[in-house]
Amino acid sequence: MRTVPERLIAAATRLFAEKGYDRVAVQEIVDLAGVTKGAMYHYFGSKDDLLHEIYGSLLRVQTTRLEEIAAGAGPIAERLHAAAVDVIVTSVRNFDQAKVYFRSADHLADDKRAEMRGERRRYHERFRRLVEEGQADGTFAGTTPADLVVHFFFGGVHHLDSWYHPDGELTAEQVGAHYADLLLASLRP
Amino acid sequence: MRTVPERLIAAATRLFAEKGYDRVAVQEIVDLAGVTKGAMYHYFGSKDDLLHEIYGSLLRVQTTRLEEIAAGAGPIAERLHAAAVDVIVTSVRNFDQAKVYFRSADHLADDKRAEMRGERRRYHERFRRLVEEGQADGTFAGTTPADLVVHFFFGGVHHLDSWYHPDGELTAEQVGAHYADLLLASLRP
Amino acid sequence: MRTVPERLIAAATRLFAEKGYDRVAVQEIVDLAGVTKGAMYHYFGSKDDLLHEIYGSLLRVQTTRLEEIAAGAGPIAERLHAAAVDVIVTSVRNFDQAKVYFRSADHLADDKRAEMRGERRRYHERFRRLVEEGQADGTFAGTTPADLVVHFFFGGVHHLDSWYHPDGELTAEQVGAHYADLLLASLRP
Amino acid sequence: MRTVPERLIAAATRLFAEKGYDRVAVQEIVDLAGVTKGAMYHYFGSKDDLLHEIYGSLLRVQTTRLEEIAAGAGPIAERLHAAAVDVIVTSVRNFDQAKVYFRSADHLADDKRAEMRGERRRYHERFRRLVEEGQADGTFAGTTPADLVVHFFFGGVHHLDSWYHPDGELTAEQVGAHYADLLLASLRP
DNA sequence: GATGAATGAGATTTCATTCAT
DNA sequence: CATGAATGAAATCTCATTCAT
Repeated sequence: MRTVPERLIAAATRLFAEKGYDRVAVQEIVDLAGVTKGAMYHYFGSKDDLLHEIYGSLLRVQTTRLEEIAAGAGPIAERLHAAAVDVIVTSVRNFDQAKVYFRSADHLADDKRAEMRGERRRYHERFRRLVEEGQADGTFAGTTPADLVVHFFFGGVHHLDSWYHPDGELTAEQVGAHYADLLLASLRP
Repeated sequence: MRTVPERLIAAATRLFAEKGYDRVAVQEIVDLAGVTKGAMYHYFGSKDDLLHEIYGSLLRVQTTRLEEIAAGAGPIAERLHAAAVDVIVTSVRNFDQAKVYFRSADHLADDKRAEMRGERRRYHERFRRLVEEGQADGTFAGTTPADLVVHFFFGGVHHLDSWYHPDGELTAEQVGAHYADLLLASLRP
Repeated sequence: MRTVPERLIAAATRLFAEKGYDRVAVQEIVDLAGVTKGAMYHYFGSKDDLLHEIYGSLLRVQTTRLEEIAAGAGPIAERLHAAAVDVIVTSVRNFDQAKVYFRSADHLADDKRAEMRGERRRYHERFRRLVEEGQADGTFAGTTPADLVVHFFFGGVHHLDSWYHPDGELTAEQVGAHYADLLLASLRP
Repeated sequence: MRTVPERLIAAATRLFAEKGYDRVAVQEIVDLAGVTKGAMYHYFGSKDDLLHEIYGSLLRVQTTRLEEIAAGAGPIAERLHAAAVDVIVTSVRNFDQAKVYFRSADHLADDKRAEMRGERRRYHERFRRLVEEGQADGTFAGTTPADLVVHFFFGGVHHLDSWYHPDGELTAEQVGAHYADLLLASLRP
């Protein structure tokens, strides 16, 4: 069995994803983790801390992967496609974490929120530079500002949370491929 | 000055959009509306009722408009483009309502949630049939299932809530045009 | 259709009997009576007034009948028996009123409570004098103070509320006869 | 000083007996017990739980005692007499609990009410079998159904609540003896 | 390291009553 | 006569957090 903090994070992730941060009582989290409230406050300063922890971890993983993919060698269209697929696949593979990330952004207290926004913006910008790179060399149409394109695409990703079921017909890879295809298609000159 | 129920709806819309349903106290709503809690419970059965009211009104407007546009005379590409622009423009013109709609869907109590899901599904399906129509006659590529295309597009729309500011540089029409263009471009055969 | 005050009394009697005074909202009463709250406060000063009205009417009827029976001509044993049967039969024939009377005594506000206690005490005393009369002439055993006997008997009567069903097997007259028989039997010298 | 839950039960018993369940605010209970509302809800799930606890404890004691007395060796008349005295004496010795028990039965929420009714019915039936035993062997008259006799008698017991004062002239034993005598007398063949 | 009792502020909701129309 | 909107006080219950052990 995992350590107490790990069990707490797992329980909180599950519950936040299912019901949303504000609908989950600390008591529920510790019950599901099989510990007491005292234990939770021993490891985490607050309920908000738990959210912060969950919130950050997926984003950090995705940022790392995006940077690798973006820095790769292939043509820009391939790299953007790969990046698009990747963000969907990793989101679906960690769907509970992703749901928390998608929905609970502004539940963080002020200081942590600022930090998170920074990380999120950096991710967005790295992705945007891929689009801009393709627009600059004529691979992609420049009609739509790259910023908008990225917002549009990540809207699709975040929205997975409201219709996709990991055990439904479509695999993560299939959805990833379709969405990446749509993105690339929308950028054809 | 408007009637009490109208003032309550306006206050609730404002606050739910700003802080999210769970973070708004009934006391705040009635304070902003300038009435007492008793008055609120005279007109609305619960805080949830207020949400239901707000939630439904934008969706009903958009459904009506979608049906008109979809039933129009022009070529399918034009009708889809117009529908896409329209949903964004009306969402931005009623941005507070839209934010509530985008974010507070699952805060509704069970019975109302079922009803709302039905309405939302009908909207989604009407939109999907537009895509299918174009795919059937070869105007649009059939590579991606229409269902996915619609989810993808509405992800973009819902996501407006996390980056768009009505008094920023871009007008509602501009964003609407860009997003509709992206949608149409992504469907080119 | 009856007058508004009559309908209100009828509705209140029904509901107070069913759920108890404190569990009935004024709104429920006026709904059942088919009028509005304003109408109720037009005819009755308060919810308490309604109770007072119901409370008093059965007691007044029973007091009148007791006085007649007690003042009758027959032997004391017959008169006591008749009085005992009568209180049960009239209670069951007006079971809702009786339930309210049995259970809601101390829900009356102070001034009305004092008045009611007086009426109830007079009833109790008239009944007690019947017992004393029989004890004085040797018809009844004098072992138990008449006061206790009367309390004991009326306990049985009040308790009807917790087990008797007007449409069950036993008629009001049968229960009345059995209880009166028990009372008389318990007083045999 | 007793534990917090004990103090809460004591305070609730006192207040429910005095004013009736619906007239007592949780705030009053915790004030009298010298704790906060949070503490109360730490130990009891609801105000109803408190009632349930009080309600059950006297009944359990009386059931145990009734079973012992009923299973005793003496003649049936003696055992019934002893049982009758006992229920009165224990009710008066725990008068607050008894008052709550007598008056607040139907204030329990549905599930607990069913449970309580079961316990109460078992008690009633054990008592009834004593009467039936005496009727079967001719010790008691069989004129009145045992069921009615028991209802009648327990009416007297419950009614104590509306006239008896523990510090009045009559001791619990005296009332018990008188009532038991009346019961036995009423059953003479 | 961990417990769980206790806090205290605040949440939603109910309801008898009043009053302008 | 009667309405029904509005009040305001109070009700029950929740919950993140603290702290002595």
